[in-house]
Amino acid sequence: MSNTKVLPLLEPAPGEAAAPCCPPVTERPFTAEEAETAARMFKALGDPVRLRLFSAVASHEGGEACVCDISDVGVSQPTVSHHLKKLKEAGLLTSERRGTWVYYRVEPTVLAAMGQLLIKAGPTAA
Amino acid sequence: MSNTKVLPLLEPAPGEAAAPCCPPVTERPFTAEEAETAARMFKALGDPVRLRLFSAVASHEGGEACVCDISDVGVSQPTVSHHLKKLKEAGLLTSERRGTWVYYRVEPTVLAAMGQLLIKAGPTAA
DNA sequence: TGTCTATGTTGACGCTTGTCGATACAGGTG
DNA sequence: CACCTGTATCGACAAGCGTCAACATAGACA
Repeated sequence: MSNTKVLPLLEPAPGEAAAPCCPPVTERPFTAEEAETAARMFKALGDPVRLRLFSAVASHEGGEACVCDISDVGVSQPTVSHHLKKLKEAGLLTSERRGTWVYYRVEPTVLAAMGQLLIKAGPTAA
Repeated sequence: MSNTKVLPLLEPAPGEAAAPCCPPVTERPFTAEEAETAARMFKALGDPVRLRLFSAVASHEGGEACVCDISDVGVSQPTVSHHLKKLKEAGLLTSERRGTWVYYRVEPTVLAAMGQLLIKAGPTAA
């Protein structure tokens, strides 16, 4: 709301695995600060409509999709826009306007970072 | 509330990697049903207090912890109980009473399942 | 039995969130 | 310029959620 507050989650060394905000959940109890940060990401994926939108973008060709390509999720256009904004504010998506259309793209390091938060390590995704 | 409705997420073939509810988000757009199921898990981790509790259990010796070991998260005891219930309902934790204390344990396949939902594949965790 | 500790449940409160219709803005086309 | 399409914002509403104090329940122990 206030503004587009993107989370300071990741400092992705290029070509390197993502550096998540927090250690794996199994390593040690999260501090309040870590939990605040990580929970914001999980929360963003905690709505079915948002998860569908996110998955639609993530699975789209080139990891990016026009809003018009993914907005068929059973809610009104303003609601789609609202959810995409939330995903953007959570640092999961970025957007770029190209002519008439707006394209959303998955923040590439985010998937690996969140994944590594749950399991010890893993490939940089596909 | 109604009852302890555990999600029918996983059919873990013993000794085998977890079978998540859904394909990786990058594979194809989630259906409404898949999104509903997966979002319930993410939502459960989308609260800072719950995430701290979950991490506290997950990182505790043996993957299980007494409530008394983890309830120092800055909220009242009923609130802790409430959040643990939510995590249980989401299928992320199980609980067992042993004498005076109640022990919570991480549903072992869940971490791998959620992780593989974000990245293509990974180790069975540590 | 009674009492103490540990945990769960209930009921209420305020805040947040998901949703929509109406409207505004951006960019293309004629 | 006017008009149309795609997307974002606004304002309002209902529902959900996190929180607490008060109370209830379960087990240990004397």
